[in-house]
Amino acid sequence: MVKAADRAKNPAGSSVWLEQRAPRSGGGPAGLDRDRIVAASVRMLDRDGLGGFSMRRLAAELGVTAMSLYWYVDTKDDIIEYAIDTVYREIDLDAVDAGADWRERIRTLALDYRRMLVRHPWMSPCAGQYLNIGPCAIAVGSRIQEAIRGTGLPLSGQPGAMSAVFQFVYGYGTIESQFERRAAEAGMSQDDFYTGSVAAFRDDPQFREALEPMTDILDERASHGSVTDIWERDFAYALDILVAGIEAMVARESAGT
Amino acid sequence: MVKAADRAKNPAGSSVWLEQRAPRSGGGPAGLDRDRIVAASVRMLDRDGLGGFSMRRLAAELGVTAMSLYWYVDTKDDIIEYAIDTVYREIDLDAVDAGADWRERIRTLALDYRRMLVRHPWMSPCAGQYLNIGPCAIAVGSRIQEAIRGTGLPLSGQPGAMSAVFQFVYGYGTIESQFERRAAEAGMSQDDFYTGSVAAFRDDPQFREALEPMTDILDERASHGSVTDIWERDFAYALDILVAGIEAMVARESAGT
DNA sequence: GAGACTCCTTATACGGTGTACGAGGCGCGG
DNA sequence: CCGCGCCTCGTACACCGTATAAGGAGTCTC
Repeated sequence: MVKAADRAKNPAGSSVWLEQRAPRSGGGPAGLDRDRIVAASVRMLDRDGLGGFSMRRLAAELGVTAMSLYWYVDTKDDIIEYAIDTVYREIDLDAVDAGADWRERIRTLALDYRRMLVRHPWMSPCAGQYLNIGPCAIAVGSRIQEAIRGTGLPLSGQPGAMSAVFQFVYGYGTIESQFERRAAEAGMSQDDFYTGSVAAFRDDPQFREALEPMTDILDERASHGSVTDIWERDFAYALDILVAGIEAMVARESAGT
Repeated sequence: MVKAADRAKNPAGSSVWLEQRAPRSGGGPAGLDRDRIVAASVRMLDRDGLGGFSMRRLAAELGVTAMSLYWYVDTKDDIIEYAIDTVYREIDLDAVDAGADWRERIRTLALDYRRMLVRHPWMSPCAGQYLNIGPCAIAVGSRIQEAIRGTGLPLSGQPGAMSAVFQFVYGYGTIESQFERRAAEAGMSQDDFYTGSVAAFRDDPQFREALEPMTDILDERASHGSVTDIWERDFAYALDILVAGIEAMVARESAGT
């Protein structure tokens, strides 16, 4: 095993996935196991959030002391990297492959990716800080790249298109999951939380002015059903924009500009 | 002042910007001041990152003990929320207003927003976790909303368009700033760091397979100058896609679909 | 059966964190 | 001079990640 202190010496590629070691099997009395540890971590992260996730608490949940975990894992960050890669597996790549054309494949991927981020609100803050080069993350990345390749955009445009679509999904999933988390922490439904927040803002003189020019948008949204419906609708519309934009760029390129 | 423990009781809107208190002026011997604290925090966050930012270290830099800070501020999170709003001020809204049409205004806003995220790599991880309803953040938000309104999209589509553009910018700025941070931590130029990473991946049998189908893209990128140029180019292309997409949706709506 | 060796778990300890609490010191109005 | 507000500090608590070393259980060897 590698001491955490030594890991920092290789900052360029500090990641579990580089310098990989064979997992240690769970022959011990506690029946521990890297997979069991990671699975418990995901459960705990989902339940308690990133702030409520500590080595001691995780160990307690597994009926063991904190230091036992270090037999299977070098650092807490490694566990998080494993957890990240685990949840990437939730994206159903077979369903993506079944898509008829690049439009459908991109939509399926985007929706699945977004759902994954919302299911695991700790993901987006973490994902930004690690390399995300585990096998599952890479499999998803390859599929994204293939889908973009299918658009017919020139090579020089494909990275930009990939960013436009999937950085958007990342950002959207981040906002949505944080909203859901806040509502849950307040013990409210998303609808109650939303209408409560809007009302609170409207009453606060400090925010009334800023809110006023968007009254029409707020009204339109309020008349359009539940908050979760609105999340779906806005996301779908954004994807429509992106698909239309890619189509327009493809047309522009083939027009010889 | 409000004890940190009590703050948690209002999880719905836990933010400095709700329940606001007048800033305490710096009449004390240390010449302290909320503004001075926040300015020092931004400096420290830029230099040492989020992980290197602690109350004790911040206090030391101000020539004071940690507990002194709590006279001006309730919690560490409050400082971060103030810091976030401070850097939003770097987005030049006057330059946005000078834009000729919505295309230019959106482009200016997006570029400024991205630059701000890259200048302050701690921003993106933080921004996702707070409400960002400080005065400067709200001013930027209003300007974004105005710009989107200028596209001529129907009300129902404007939130989606706003997400498509600015969640993308957020995601892109996140990735870019993390890359820059990693390169800096490794003590390399971005170019050296990039080519080194690609080479390392190509040599590692575990990644060779995943990298192989994107050889053409990597070659195209390698032939296209420095990494920073590529960041610019991809970002610009993605913005082109978004603008083209919005135009297409406007045309589609006015065609009466 | 005794010893050694490997695998796993543990106890203890270090240096850090955010921050609650209470004791001061300093300047000012009475 | 006294008290009172403002501001700073010392101390302490609970918690964190993890380095280090010791301990226990099983198995293999002689």
